[in-house]
Amino acid sequence: MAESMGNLRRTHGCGEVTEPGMHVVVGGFVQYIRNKNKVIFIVLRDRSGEVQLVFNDETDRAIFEKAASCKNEYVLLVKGVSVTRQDINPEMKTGNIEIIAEEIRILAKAEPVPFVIMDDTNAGEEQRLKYRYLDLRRPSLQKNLIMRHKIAKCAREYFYANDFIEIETPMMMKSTPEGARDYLIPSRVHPGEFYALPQSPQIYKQLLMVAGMERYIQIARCFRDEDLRADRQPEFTQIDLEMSFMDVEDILTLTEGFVQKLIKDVLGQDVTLPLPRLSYADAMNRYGSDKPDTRFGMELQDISELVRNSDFGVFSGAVQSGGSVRCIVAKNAAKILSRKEIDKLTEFVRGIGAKGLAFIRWADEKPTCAFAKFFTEEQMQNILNTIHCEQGDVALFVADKNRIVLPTLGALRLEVAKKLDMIPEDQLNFLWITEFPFFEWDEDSQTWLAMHHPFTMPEESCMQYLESDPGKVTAKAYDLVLNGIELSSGSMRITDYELQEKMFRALGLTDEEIEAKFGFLVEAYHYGAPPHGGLGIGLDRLAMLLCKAESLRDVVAFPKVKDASEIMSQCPSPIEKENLDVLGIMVKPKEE
RNA sequence: GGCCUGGUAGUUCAGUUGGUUAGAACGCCGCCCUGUCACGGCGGAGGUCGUGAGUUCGAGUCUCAUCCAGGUCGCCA
Repeated sequence: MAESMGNLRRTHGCGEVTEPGMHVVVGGFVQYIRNKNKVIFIVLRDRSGEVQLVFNDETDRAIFEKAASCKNEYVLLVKGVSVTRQDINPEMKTGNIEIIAEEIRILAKAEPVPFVIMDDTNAGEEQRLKYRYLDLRRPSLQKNLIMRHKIAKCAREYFYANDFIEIETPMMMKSTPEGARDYLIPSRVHPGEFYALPQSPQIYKQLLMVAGMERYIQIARCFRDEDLRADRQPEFTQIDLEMSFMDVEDILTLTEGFVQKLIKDVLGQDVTLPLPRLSYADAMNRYGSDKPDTRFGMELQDISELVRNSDFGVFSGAVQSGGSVRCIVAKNAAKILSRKEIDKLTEFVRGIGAKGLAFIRWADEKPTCAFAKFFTEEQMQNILNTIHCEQGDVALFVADKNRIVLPTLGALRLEVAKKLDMIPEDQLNFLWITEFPFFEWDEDSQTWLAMHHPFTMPEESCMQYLESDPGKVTAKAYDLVLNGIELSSGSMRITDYELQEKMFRALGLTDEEIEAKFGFLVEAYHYGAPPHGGLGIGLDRLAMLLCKAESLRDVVAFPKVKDASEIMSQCPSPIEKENLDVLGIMVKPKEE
């Protein structure tokens, strides 16, 4: 039988007992037991850290025997006094002292745990997720969740101080079929009808601006029924913001203030403001990505004009049909990027849609290059000079339409940088991406789609192209990128209902569709709305980056796995037929 | 949905060309040990090799199917 706490209460965290002569009551889990027969050491662990308890022949016999009966992960409450150790343990924060126990209570026994509770546990991901409550006992995960808490706390402090008020928006809302797939909730009262879980509180927060709430914040849970990635969970948390009487500059400045405070508060580091900015077009041309990692160089270079009329059909063909030939140059990489490694990279770019990879590998005196035979020596020299390729370097070329060339080289740039270990881990490179195109041409449906969302305000200067040349229209939208990961995305919203209807029509929506999907929103703007905009900052991704975690799973308390199920509780799970009948839902049997 | 990687003791893994009784470490159980610190020493228990079929005299090992996990592409306004 476990004991009760009685009148004993914790006075200190284990990690807080750092000096001799402290009379304390500590509580926690048994981390290790080292029983030397006549002397027993127990290391006790709680959220604050670890401390060593010692029991020997001066200890009361009953207490000593109780200590001897403990096993790993038992929950103890121990009263005692701290003393200086005979041998200090420099590895341990409280390694200079130990606690001589005067009283011990076994509050809970524990069966052997399936894996050792320690930071460098070698337990596999699946085991750790199945016993997530044990995994979360590990100090590193506790630290991560605390970091997450600090970020949320800092966000509230900063935005509250700037007159934002926190408002909850519904979790059950109207399904808006644009964008990602919705998670749906069946309605019992209206069989065959469904609510959706919010992909984001976008529409509600805009309506809060129409309502005159002026400045809104919510630490909002969002849901998207799409496949998972290491940096993507089906439910995730956003620091969601919307503000009135502000334009792009005001919003960026306010957000930068938060970034600065956050990094100071949680990491103690200084961030220089203003944060760097890059237009979408420059980001694509220089880095082949709208979320470039600027912690290293190796920027894309364009040699289209040098090869436009060459005899090498792959290059000239791409340029003459409106595409381009671009490359990255990996400095001093010829040794690491062997022929075999380059073949792997070729496979890599094929996997993401490029036809192939041309290269110059300059390991020895003369560069090796398969396409050199199509060029004169002078032309080759010109190419090498233009891209600053020297002995020891490897240049990698992709030729195709720009929508293939840019993202391919963007991905290749990251892949090569990882291989060459050229990304400085400790750097935090924030970057605003601005001037996004409003529309994106969709090859499949042969229509223009909104790149952001259809409530995004176009840049005033390009209104004239709305109907004549939609590709030229840029949006008042901005993304915040940190180390190559999109942290935040936001925009100014359309507050003029006539313009909003125009945008919907440019996106190919009929009046009926507009009315059915967004009628209530458009109507709201008939009653006047201050200019407003906002953004959502990905709390999970932010926590992941600030914790230097590899995966979102390391900063989410109870994460989902690849197929969006949760290993521990085994959800989703089947529902009784009677319950489905009430909802008017028939489940199609699995095909054999 | 496609591709890649993996699945062997409670856990993490090794397992040769297909060949006798499938190994190690940690954990677990028992004994010993008065200063350990991821304590140490001695002994022990613990396995349907993910599942199913096939090839073979013989399969952890080869083939096929299937399930599970991870990564990635598609997808993610």
